[in-house]
Amino acid sequence: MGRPPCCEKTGVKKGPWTPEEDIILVSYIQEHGPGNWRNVPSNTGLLRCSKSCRLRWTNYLRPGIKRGNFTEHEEKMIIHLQALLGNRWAAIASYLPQRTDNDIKNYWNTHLKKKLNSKKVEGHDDGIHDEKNQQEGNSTSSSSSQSKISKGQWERRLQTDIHTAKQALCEALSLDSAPNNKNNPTPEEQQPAVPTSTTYASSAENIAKLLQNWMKNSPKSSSSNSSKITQVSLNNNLSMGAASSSSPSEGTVNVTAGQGLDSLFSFNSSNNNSEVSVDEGGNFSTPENNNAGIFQVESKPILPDFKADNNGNFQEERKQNVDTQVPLTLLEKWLLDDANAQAEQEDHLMGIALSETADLF
DNA sequence: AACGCGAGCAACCGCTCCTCC
DNA sequence: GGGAGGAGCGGTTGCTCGCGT
Repeated sequence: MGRPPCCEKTGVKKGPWTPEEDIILVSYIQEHGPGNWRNVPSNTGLLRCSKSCRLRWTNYLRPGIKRGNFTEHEEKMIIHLQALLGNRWAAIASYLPQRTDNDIKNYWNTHLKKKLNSKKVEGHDDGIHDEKNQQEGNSTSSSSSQSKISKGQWERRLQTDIHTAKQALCEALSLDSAPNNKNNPTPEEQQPAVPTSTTYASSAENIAKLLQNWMKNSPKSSSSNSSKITQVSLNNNLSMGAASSSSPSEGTVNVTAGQGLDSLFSFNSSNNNSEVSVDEGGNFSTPENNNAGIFQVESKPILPDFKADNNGNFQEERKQNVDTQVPLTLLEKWLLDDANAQAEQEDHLMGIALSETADLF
């Protein structure tokens, strides 16, 4: 006997998500944790497919997501990891936990591909050329040049490619603040954008910005008499924003734009009346039971999922993606072991790899 | 001011793999 | 063990916005 279908095909809403939908989804996940996506639409009343809910959460609402411009450091990591892993965006994203696979994929397709192509045109195409042929499944485009390469040359080249890929991952791992990384990243690249832990505030910030934009564009925004306070009426009893927000039982969402919202995010669910406040430092507390703690997202290498119990305790759940987790872990071990044995050689080669990378920009 | 075009991005689609019954 | 459904992933689409003509 099979399971019921994840969602009805009829009556499913498509297209962009509204702030109301976002908040409903966030409040539900705060309460029940991510997962069980099949039940999300029915339990929340959202007219969305479970897939759509999951996507919205993972790509936009999930804690710790950084949006906006990619740093040069991130660009380099993406290029390196793409060369190493191919178009396995989820695997690449696991090394950039603040970026979603969708974001990285979009960035690659819109920015980096062009960058690399332009470099290729300029004649810096040795390694990149092959990478692109590989990633685009274009086995014939390099045939003319490959035909000139003898088997021995091809093998040497393959070895070089493998070594370069290893260098790339080594560098990527060392540049990044992975837990097992003991190298010292440059202060410039230790930007706050890549902390070892993140807080829910960033997610609240996402929603705050969203609501700000929405209210800015909404003709009803005239109801707000303060530039700093925005009120949105919702169907479910949900409050978000400053501690002085209006009664949650009135089904009102208060969003204090700017500092207020950045520093505090709380919600109040009608179901269990448990309020969770998350401050800037990732501390959360529930006034009801005085449960308090640090809400952290471990950054590497696999994205954690969270579950919240009724007491407001968030528990981390590892994704069980064997495909991404195991091979990368083995790769890391392999690289780290190998790195010790070849430390001197790698210093030299790392210089080459880095200078090649620098050429890309 | 109107139109066309391209870039960027959010979301959808379809496939594969895994889990559950 | 097999089938059905769930979850996740990568590719693609289509909408929006900015810029140039």
